[in-house]
This record gives sequence, C-alpha cells and structure tokens, in this order.
Amino acid sequence: MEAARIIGVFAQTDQVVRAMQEKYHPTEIETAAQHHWESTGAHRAAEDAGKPKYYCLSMFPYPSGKLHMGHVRNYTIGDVLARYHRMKGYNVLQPMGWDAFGLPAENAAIQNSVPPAQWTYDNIAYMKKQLQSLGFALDWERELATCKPDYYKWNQWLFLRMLEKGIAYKKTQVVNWDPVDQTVLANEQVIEGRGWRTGAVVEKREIPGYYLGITQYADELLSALDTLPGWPERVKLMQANWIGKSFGVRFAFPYELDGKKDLLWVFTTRADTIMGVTFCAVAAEHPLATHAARDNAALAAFIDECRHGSVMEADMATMEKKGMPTGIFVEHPLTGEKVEVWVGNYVLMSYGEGAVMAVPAHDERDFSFARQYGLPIRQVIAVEGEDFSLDGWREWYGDKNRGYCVNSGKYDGLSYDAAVDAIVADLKDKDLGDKQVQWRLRDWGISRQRYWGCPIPIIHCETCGSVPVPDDRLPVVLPEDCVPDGSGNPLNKREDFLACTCPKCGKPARRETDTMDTFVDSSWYYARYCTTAATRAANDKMVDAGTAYWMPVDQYIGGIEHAILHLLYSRFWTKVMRDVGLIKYDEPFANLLTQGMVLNHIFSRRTDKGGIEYFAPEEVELIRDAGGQITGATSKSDGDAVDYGGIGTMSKSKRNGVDPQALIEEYGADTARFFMMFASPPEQTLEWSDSGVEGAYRFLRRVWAFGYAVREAAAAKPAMPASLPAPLSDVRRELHLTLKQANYDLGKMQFNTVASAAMKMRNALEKAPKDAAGWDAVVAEGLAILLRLLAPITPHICHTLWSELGYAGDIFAASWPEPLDAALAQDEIELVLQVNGKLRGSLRVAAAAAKADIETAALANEAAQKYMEGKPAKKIVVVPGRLVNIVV
RNA sequence: GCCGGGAUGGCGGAAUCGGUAGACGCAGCGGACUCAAAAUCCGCCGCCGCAAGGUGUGAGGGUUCGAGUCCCUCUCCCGGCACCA
Repeated sequence: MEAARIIGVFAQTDQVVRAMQEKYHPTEIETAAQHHWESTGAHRAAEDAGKPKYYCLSMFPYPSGKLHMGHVRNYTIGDVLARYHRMKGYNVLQPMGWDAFGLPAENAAIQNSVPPAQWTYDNIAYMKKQLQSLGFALDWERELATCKPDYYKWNQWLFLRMLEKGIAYKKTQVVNWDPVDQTVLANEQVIEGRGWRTGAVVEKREIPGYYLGITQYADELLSALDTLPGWPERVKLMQANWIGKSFGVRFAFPYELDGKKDLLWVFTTRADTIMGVTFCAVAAEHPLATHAARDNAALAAFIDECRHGSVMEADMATMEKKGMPTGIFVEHPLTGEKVEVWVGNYVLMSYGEGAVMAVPAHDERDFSFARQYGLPIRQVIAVEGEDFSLDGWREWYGDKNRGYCVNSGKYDGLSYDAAVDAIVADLKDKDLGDKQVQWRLRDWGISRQRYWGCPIPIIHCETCGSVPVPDDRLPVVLPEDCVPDGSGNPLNKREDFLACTCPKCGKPARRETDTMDTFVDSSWYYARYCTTAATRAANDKMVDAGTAYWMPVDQYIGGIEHAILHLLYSRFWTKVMRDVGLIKYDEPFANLLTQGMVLNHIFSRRTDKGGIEYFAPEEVELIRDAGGQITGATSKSDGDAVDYGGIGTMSKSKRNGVDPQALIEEYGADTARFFMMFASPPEQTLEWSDSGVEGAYRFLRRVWAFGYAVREAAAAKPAMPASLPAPLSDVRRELHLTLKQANYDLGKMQFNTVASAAMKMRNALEKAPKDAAGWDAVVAEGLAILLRLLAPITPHICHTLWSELGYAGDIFAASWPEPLDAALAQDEIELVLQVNGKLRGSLRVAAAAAKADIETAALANEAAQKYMEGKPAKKIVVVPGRLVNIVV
C-alpha cells in the first residue's frame, strides 16, 4: 500500500524528508494514520489516578444503515474535545456503541424478510467502518450494542430491583391502540384520531403494562437541575416545564347520585377564588360525564367529538372552548350552594383530577366559557383602582399577586396567601380538601407490544400470577431469528420462547412477550462503557470501579431533540442506580452541549397532479444576479425552472441530504471535519455549502504545500535568534496573538474561530520574508504551533506533517501550545485616535508610555488637531493599550 | 396563547470588560501563469461619493467621551410546549 510506504520510509532518518510527497493525498495519509493509531492502541483508555480524567461522550447512534451529516457533526465535535483534552494532559475516555433495538429494524424486516437482528448487525458493521474512516479517537474495546444479551441483562436486572423497591409496577391503563400495527401509540403518534404510520382509526384500549415510578423522583429531578451549571439554560427549562410542579389545593364538591353519596375532586392553584365558583367542568372521559351521557344522546355525541379532537397544545390554544351541561349538580364545599357540572373540551382527563372548579371572573378560559354559555360570573377579587366589568377579559382578573377577596364572606379583605390558608383550614375541618403539590410528569410506561426490544423479565403463571424471573435465570434472551410480518409481535408465535416454568410453583407457565421501551436501553449505556475489561468479560456486574472512576460524563454531546425524554430518563435511571447502591454520583452528565442541525437548500416543483417533487441540490443549476445573489434555479435535466424553498434540515423526503461517504471519498475525513467545525459554532445550525467544503480542502492543501515548501527549514530545528528583524517579529507576534485567542475560544468550545485562527496562522507564515535572518526559526516554531492547534480538528494531516517534518514524538503526545510573552512583547504600540468618539487616526507610542505622555502626543497629532478645529480639549480618555479619545 | 433564543455585507459567520464593526471563509470582480481550461498565485470587495468625507449591526428612543454590546418601546424570524386548572 502506497500510504504504508510513505510512513515506513519516513520513520528512519532526516534525509527522508526528501521522500515527502509534494501533493496532499488525503486518502493515503488518512489510511496510514488510522493504521498507526489502531496498531499502537492510541485511543485505548485505562483508569489512571495520576491524571485528571475527561470522559467525552457523544450520543450513540441508532444503526439505521449509514451515517448522516448530523452524526458526522456530532462525533467531530466530540472528537475535537477528546483530542484537545488529551493533548492538554487529561486521561481521556471516548467510547462508542449502538442504540440497537427499535422499530426501524422491524419495518426493514417486514420489507425485506430479514430478521431485525441480522439487519441491525449488518448496519453496525458498515457504520463502524464509516466511523473509523473519519478518524475518531474512539476506544472500540468498549463498544456495546444494546441488543446484545450481555448488555440488556442488566436492564432486566435493574427492572427487578425496581419491582422490589416498588419503583416498577404493573397497571392497566387506557392507551391509544393501532389495530393494524397492533401496538400502543404515544399521543404524539395519533394524528386526527388515526395512527401516524398506518392511518388506521386509533382505538382506546385498556391494556396492562409496566410503569416506572419516575414521579417518585420528580422533586429531585426538578431541584437537581440547579446542580447542573454546565447544561444549557433552555434544556433545563424544558425539563422543568415537563416535570411541571405546581402548588395548589385539592378539594371536593359533595354530591348525591342515584341515592349514593360521592365526592367530585378538583385541583386548583387559586383556592382564594373558591367563593366565585359558578359551575364545574369535567373532562369528556370523566366518570360523571360517562354517567350523564348514558341517557343523553346529545351529550354522548359531544363526548365522542371531544375524544377525537387534537391533543396537541398548539391546536388547543386556538381551539374554540365548547361545553355541555350534564344536568348533574354538586354542592359547594363552603357555601353548600348548588353548582352545575358541565363537560368541557378544555378539561384534560390526564391532568389533576380531570375536573376543575370554574371561576369565570378570575380565570380566562372559564370567563370565555361562561360568556359563551350564559353562565353566571361572580367577582370575588378586587384590585385598588381597577373596575371589574363583564365587557371583556382584563389581565388583572387572573393575577394572584394583586388584589384581595371581596364578596367572599369571612374571607373578605384577605390577600392570596392569607385567603388560601383560611380556606384550606375550613376545607380541612370538613375533610373536604388540603394543600397539594401537583406534577405534570407522569410515570413512565415501558411496555411495548414489539418484538425487537429487551424482554421484560416476567413469567405469567395461572396460579401465582405475574412472577419476576429470578436473577440467576437472567438474561431472558430474545430469539434473534424472528422475522416480523406486520401481524403483531412474532414472539406470541414462538413456543420455544413462550414456554417456561413458574419460578414459584414450578408449573408450566408463559413468558411475558412485551419488550421494554428503547429509552430504557439508552438510559445507562454511558455507565456501562466505563466498566473494566474484567467486568465486561465476566459480565457479573452491571457497573464497577471503572464506572466510579470515569463517571460522571464530563462532556455529553448530542441533538436538542433529546432535551427532554432521553436526558430525563437517564437522570432518573441514575438516581435509581444510586439508591440501589450501585453508584455514588447523583447526575450522569456534568456538561451538556446540544449541537445544531445540519441544513441544506431545498428545491421543489409542483407536479401536474398537484403534488410536490423535490430536487437534490446537485440536480439543479443556480441562477444568480450580477451581485452573486441567488435568484432562482433550473433543473439540470429539463432546463425548466425549479422553486427555491430556502434552507431546511437535511431529510430523505426533501432530497436535500448529503452523503458523508461521498464527501469522505472525494475530499477525505480531514476536509469533512474541518468544514464541519469551521462553518458555524457547534450549538448553531450549520448550512451545507459545497464551495465551503472546497474552501476547507483548499486550506488543507495549502497547509500541506507550505509544509512541503519549508520541510528542510523545519527539519533543521533552527534555534530562535535573540532578536528578529521587524517584519519577522511581527509575524511571530501575530502567530502567538492568534494562538492566545484560539486557546480562549477553545475554552468556550467555539471551534469555528479556532479553525479560522489556523487559517490566519498559515496566512501569516506565508507572508514571512524568506530572506530575513531567523525566517527558518519562525517558520519551524509557527508550524509547530499551527499543527498542534489544528490537530484535534484535522488529526490525520497534522499527525503526518508533524512526523514528516521531523518534530519530536507523536503530535498527540506533544504538549499543547501556549503563547510566549517574549513573542508577544513589543516596544511600540499603536493606539486608536478618536476625536469626540470618532475614529480620526492612529498614534504610535512606547509600550510603557505614561498617560500624560500619551495625552501630549495625542494633542500634538496632526489629524487630532485638524478635527479639534482649534477648540481646547475638555477631556481626554485613555484606554491603556487601545485608544485615546479627545473630547472638545 | 405562553416560554426560550435570535436579527451584523451578496452568503456562512467574527468582534472576551462598552473601546478601530465586518476577523476567517464562500461568492463576486480585476490581474498573473496557460495554446486553452482547471488548479495555483497576486489584488479589490458594507453602502453613498470622483474625492474629501459621510453613513452603517431589524425599527424607534435613552444612558455614555464612546453602544452590535447596557436600558426602554416595537417589528419580524427560529425553537419548545401544558387550555395545567
């Protein structure tokens, strides 16, 4: 192999620099560098108490078939951080694995009649090659796939611990059931009452399933967000909203129905307005609504309508508030007054009690509802200087921080807190209510009627019921040769899987065929990577001392789409593992970086039939005006106009994706990596640009060409002279100044400006006058800085140039470059000269010049005098090292 | 509707504490090399203006010697969501 020859030749003596290739051949040097890292075990991580540890983790991929640009971006960011920290002296762990269970494998199986396991393993093999070709510094010895029994055994094991602790439990709940796919759908997957994939009318079914009591940890999950300064604020806010803690009062309206006494429970955060209740509203699914609908056809029809309505909030905010009376009356708990119960489409069965008290005067929804149906509105809160009127809603009606009770009998004059306390005391006396904290978060249903997932370790026995599988019979292994055909879970047909004996009584029994939600798999993989080789081999522990050493993750990198579910479940799982005594840390991810998405241009055209036809960017020709602005596009195949649809996320359906494989093959991994880092800061969206990729490639070619051109000067290892001629010391100073800035930017993870700093350095080096004394020393030093700065971003070219140019050792073992004071120092500095805040010139002064001397020099300056127009200076502002501003 | 984040050249994006706005790159224009093209190299490149100069960071106002950066009001764009009682 060509590449091996270059490296082989190089390893010997100084003379071989002549054998260095003149041109940049990315494929050759990348293959060689990757072989070098592989054969030297460069990326293996081992526990080392002598160094600070740095655990750098990117969210593991689903093995969908091939990498997409989002993966490339994610893993490049992680790799830059990992390699940078390694050069900074950290003991770095960067592992990789596969989130290998899930629905796409089953769909592929249905289409191609291949078992999901085989499809998944094939994809893993291909994608692993792709990851390797990108040169990521990954410790592949720690690779894991969640579909392997040695991994999911511990899902099952911890699930059993949760059962013991009462965190996991079984319950029957109404779910959205897709009769075609034979599975449960999440609310998000039900669109206008139909399954998102099949279009079948979704049924409400009561089916049993296993739930994890994440609500038991709601308080800690919320309060511990404050212990995560390294997380983006918006992610913490999204989690806080999702957990949704609210303080209020739960109380009941007594009623009698069919001769039976009962209570209608409601939750409110405005107990102070309880005297203003004029009706109650219940959700369509509420038992009272069901009861009333029994002999009320119109109400039954209305309830049916409510059930089919959207559950998405965006629709609901604009939705018309509708309702219908049930004819049922309940009793006000404090006044004994009769209060009518309505069914309201704005009341949610899933929150609180599925019923609300309605205070139209002080709740905006109740207000509009009451006005629409002519229900009474009773003001019970007043604000000084404001008039209450029924003409329309005003902001202050619902503001609990202003005002006091009126028309409320004994509570009159009380403010919010006092009124709530007094009212709760009275409710408590009657045993009809108390203060309560209400959470939006609900327990995590993990049962899926799916084949390709982790089996739930339960055995159903006719005499003993649901019996947990004993620890010593774990893992419950999923057969890997099933081929789903779309007619439900194939496990139900697998007698060899189903048949078992009851662990309690020994009689023949049946295995549970539901599998776990794949979010379970991804809730703790980061802890498993950390285990020692011994534990991985014996598989006798879930986590071990390696976990204690590496965890928590120092930097986690992934998409914002996981801001809530994956990150919340992982935090929950961590706390359970801690409470089971497996680990000591409270939070899994110390720092979180949510990378932006990769976007590209979208081109489309209306078809004759009225549909939309998308064009890949390479299929169109852009039309630009004289200034270079894009004004339109035409199809390359038929020459007709194509609509330019702006930019959007890369997606298959819009045909605007770019295949990383083609990119790597054409330009090499370093170009792909450099472009990804340079085009925008990691948290922002990244716009794809073919010419931007060209630019990245051009830059790397120039770096190589420069290295080639100065190979002899660099190899001679010249000493830096005590003093340099001005043009050279300027170049050297610029290099060190740029380095100083780049180091600062690295600390902020602002890699785009680090990449531009590398470009600036090369530009500066190119400008250095070759005939000046000390040129070789400046170039040799500068190149050593440039290569190390660039190495985390483009490791292959930097590794190769570093050794080809004869720098000592391996570049990734070299120390991180730091700017030298001697190089930064200068005798004279240039100050900006302003008159009245406007730029009027510049001023050269001695670096050590005193303020008074600077002022004198500024006043004597020709440009300054011109713009002062003979007026005396009122004031002179001197900003040391920066500017002088003369105010006249 | 609510919450969060934004708005800087033709484009992606720089500008650490309020101190030369537009770094770096892309696109564009001009030139060198070439039979030619590509590649490469050199130069120009916010807007108005021949120039001097003026003007300019979504809009309007304010604070300041000085504002992209701080304060107030507004517009638009993106992301998230729960009619949450």
